[in-house]
Amino acid sequence: MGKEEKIGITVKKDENFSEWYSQVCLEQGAKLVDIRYGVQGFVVHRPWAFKILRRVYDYFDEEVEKDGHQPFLFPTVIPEENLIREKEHAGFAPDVFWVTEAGTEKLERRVALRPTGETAIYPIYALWIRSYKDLPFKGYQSRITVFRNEKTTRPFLRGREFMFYETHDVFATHKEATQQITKDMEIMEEVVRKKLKLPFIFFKRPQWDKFKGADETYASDTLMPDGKRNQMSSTHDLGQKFAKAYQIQIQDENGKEQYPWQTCFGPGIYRIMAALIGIHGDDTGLILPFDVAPTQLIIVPITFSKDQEKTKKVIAKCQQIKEKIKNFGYRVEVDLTENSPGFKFNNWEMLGVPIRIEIGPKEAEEETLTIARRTSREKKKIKIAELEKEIKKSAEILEKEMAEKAEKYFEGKTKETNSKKELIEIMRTYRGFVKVPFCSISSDGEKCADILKEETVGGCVCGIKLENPEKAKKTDKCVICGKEAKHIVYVAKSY
RNA sequence: GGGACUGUGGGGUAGCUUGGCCAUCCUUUCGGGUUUGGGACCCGACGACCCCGGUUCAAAUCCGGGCAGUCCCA
Repeated sequence: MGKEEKIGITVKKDENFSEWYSQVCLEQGAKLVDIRYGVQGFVVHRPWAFKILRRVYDYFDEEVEKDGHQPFLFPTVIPEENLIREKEHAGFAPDVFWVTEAGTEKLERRVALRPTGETAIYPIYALWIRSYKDLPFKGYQSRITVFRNEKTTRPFLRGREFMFYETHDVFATHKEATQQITKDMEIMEEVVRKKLKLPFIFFKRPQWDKFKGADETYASDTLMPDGKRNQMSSTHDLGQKFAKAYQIQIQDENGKEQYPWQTCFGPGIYRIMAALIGIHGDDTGLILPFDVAPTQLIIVPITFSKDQEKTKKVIAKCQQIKEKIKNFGYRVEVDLTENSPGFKFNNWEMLGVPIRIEIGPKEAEEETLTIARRTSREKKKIKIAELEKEIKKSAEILEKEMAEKAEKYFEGKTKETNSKKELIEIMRTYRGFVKVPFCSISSDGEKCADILKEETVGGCVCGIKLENPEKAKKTDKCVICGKEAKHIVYVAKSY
């Protein structure tokens, strides 16, 4: 029995989330990444993780294209003069990786490995977009981005190279740009909440926490089990700032030169992956939504070497059922390795495969199967005749269970108060959202945010909800300065 | 950005304080036997002291630097 404790994940998710997260990602867990590559902040994405990531990409491609975006691919490198043409990008140039040599020779012009797309894309937009007839213009790309940010790294949460997804839209009016922000939120709802079963709140960020090159930033935040906020996407209302910096101009109906309005939307594929692991997983490992799982159903044969006849029968049956399920259109595998069934059960549970089917001598005789969901692990005997129906049902129940559990978890992580003392007290022991009345999310509120951060040891004002924001009552006073509260804001510690 | 810590076969570790003997144990992998309804067992084999330098008769162990990783706090 003592040995069992050493295999797989050795800590409970609720007791030590950091350690649990590491173990799930690494060798002793689901083998999602390999951190032994040897360059700081750069990790290897292993097949199981990469298959999941690709599926998330596919979902976004589908939704984003449905919304009229065209795919393109801009280069990995950016000329220095383009990068620094916009003030804020010039500001983070120190964190950019530069290519300065080729072979033994110095380059005449150093180029940056792209941190984000704006400075690569917008100079070309200036060439492509000339007339009001070219608008709206909606493009997107997915790319790897490198950036020397944090000194510590954490798979899917912090790193120097990450998978990036960005839309870059240009409109004739600010109103259309605003509508796009709502559209981006809907894309997040469709992909992240509906397909991945991950809860989040879409916020309007305070002025001091926006992307500095933007007029406004909107972001979707979820909470990790340690209570820290995880920003899963952002949409920037760029106003006309970049159009002016990169000379994107159009002629309107009257032949007059105008600056168009821009937005960009970036779902953080990495951050979403982190949420998928952290929020759905349990002490045994990952739990994947049915649609996302690289393998949706795993068939585990249970054989007995004493009886070769029966073994043959069981294996044949497994193959036959696999073909059947494949024809239903699902991704299914049979585990024919030499391991014991118990080992296989644990292994596939670690990987988060949603549905397991067990076939042993009993099933081989009876035209039945044993089926179990990853969520409840309850075993149920079903008739083969009803297999398709049962799979569909199990998948639906599983996804419903996952969604309900995640939403309930998320709701349980929001408290509210209108006193500073209580806020400090709550933040000391608890991590999650705390709703408080707050003076202002315009720049005049920044001082209060700084004080709040200091006194709560790291609490951030995440912003106000974009949809149905809670309205501050006339009598509500800012928790920090005591002046009239214009908003109810959400406060949380952050990754 | 600040602080603490760690680096020993593929993974997880013991040994390091107080330098010295064949570097411990579990697991993985490979070969063989046996077993299989919730991480089976037996026999055998492969496999490691992060890198560079220093101290010393002698370094996994002490010192310096580098590289990499973890945790806590901004």
